[in-house]
Amino acid sequence: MKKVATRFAPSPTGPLHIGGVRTALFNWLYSKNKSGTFYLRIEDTDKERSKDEYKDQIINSLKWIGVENDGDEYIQSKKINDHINIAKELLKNGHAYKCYCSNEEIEEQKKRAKQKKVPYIYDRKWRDKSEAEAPINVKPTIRFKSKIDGTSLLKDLVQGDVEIENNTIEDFIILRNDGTPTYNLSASVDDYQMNITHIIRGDDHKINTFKQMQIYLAMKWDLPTFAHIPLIHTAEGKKLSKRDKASTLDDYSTIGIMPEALRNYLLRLGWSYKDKEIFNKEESIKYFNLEGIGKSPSKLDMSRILSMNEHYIKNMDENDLYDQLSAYCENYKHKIPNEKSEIIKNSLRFLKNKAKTLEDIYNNSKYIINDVINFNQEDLKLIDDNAKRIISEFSNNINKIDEFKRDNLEPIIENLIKSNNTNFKGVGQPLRIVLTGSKFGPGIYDIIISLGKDEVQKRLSVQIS
RNA sequence: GGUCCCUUCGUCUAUCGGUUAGGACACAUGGUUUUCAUCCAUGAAAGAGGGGUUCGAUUCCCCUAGGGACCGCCA
Repeated sequence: MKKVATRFAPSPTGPLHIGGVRTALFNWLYSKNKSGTFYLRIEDTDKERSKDEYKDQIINSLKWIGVENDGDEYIQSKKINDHINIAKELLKNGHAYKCYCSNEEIEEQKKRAKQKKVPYIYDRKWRDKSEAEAPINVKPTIRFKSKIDGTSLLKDLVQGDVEIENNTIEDFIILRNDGTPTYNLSASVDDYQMNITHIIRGDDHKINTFKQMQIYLAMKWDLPTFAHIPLIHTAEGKKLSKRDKASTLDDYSTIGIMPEALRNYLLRLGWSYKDKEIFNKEESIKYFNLEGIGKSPSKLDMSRILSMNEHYIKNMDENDLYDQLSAYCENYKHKIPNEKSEIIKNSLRFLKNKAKTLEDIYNNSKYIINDVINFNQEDLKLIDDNAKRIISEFSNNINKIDEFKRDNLEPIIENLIKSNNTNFKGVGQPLRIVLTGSKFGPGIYDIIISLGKDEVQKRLSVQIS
């Protein structure tokens, strides 16, 4: 058995979206499950549209979610000469031919096909024509001599056996008239030279696979194994595109989705292992297989992404959570001041209870981070004279205690409730508002203890008008 | 239009001929609670339709309907 090698081969012509990330994840998991190799190949042969910024975005996205390629990135444009050589070889051994059709001629054919509502397929005009008839003013393209008779069978690890009539595959161009190779040629040659054993990709590539298989056959190369996975659809049921909002990883990290959570979500989107929902990195490698991939496309569901993220927030180690929060705040909000980091770390215990995202935790911890409180005007109305009296009584009472802990604070609150003939809300709500600026938030004891005596007194003394 | 693929609760899915069709998210209700949450319990919710094959079909086959992908000198 050859050592398993997979690859993810995006073109840097746009930002990588979440569907591509899932394809990369599946390739990576499959290779790691088989103790194999996973390559990243940047297909940058479209010089017009390829951009370094997209290449960087792709590499960073994969890094962020924890999909790591073995070895350096493979840059396809550096291998163009190899591709051209194979084209020449195919030409020499009769599997390809020069096509002297002009651009206009082809366009005309397409237009006519459209009018007649028949599918356009190149008419193979130059397949058997002698080069002696070639026009002198046209630079030829090189076309692959595709099979005309019979059928081809793709034994797909996800889709099963797929059989098509060979005559539906046209004589596709492998070398443009400027001498550069096209996708199907380059991809085949690279996959062969990189010893790729399993090609896992979106099922939008299925037709390409039949073309690429013919190149393999013509070159007498051993075929790799193919697995075409269903695409991810938007909530509307269409193929995910770069134009859709919430399609790149940055869209998710911006709102405080963590890489582990998104990785877990993506893994379970279109793949399952019994009833198991939560997979850490090791488990996902251990259990991943191609059999678990479903055949139907699946829709993106934000509420599930959120709940997965919530699960990871609640269950991960608090030191790790703090590290993620801290990095998140620095990247997307404001850096957590050094003097506040300990308090926040210690408060994660309760801050995380009401958070689905890192952004939620950040919002919940604003009362700690910000020294000056922005009061909500509606909430402020709840601070009437009675409330002000309670606040001031509370302030006097806590002056008498040294250590802020629940055992010390509880009697004070209880007494205030009794002496003012009110309930917990009557005391807790004014305190919460004056200490945090909001009616909602952590438990009142958590707030008081996290802020500490000095800060609490400072905030209680602020004049509410 | 041609080729290919798909079809189980709203969503992601389990089932590999015999189940009260299971789980998770979301939703609803109730309970706990110190606001908001968390947490716990309960509930509602599905085999696209029609034919076969079979003692028995969600499961196998065919047809119909619906959805999707591809149809570039892009990748």
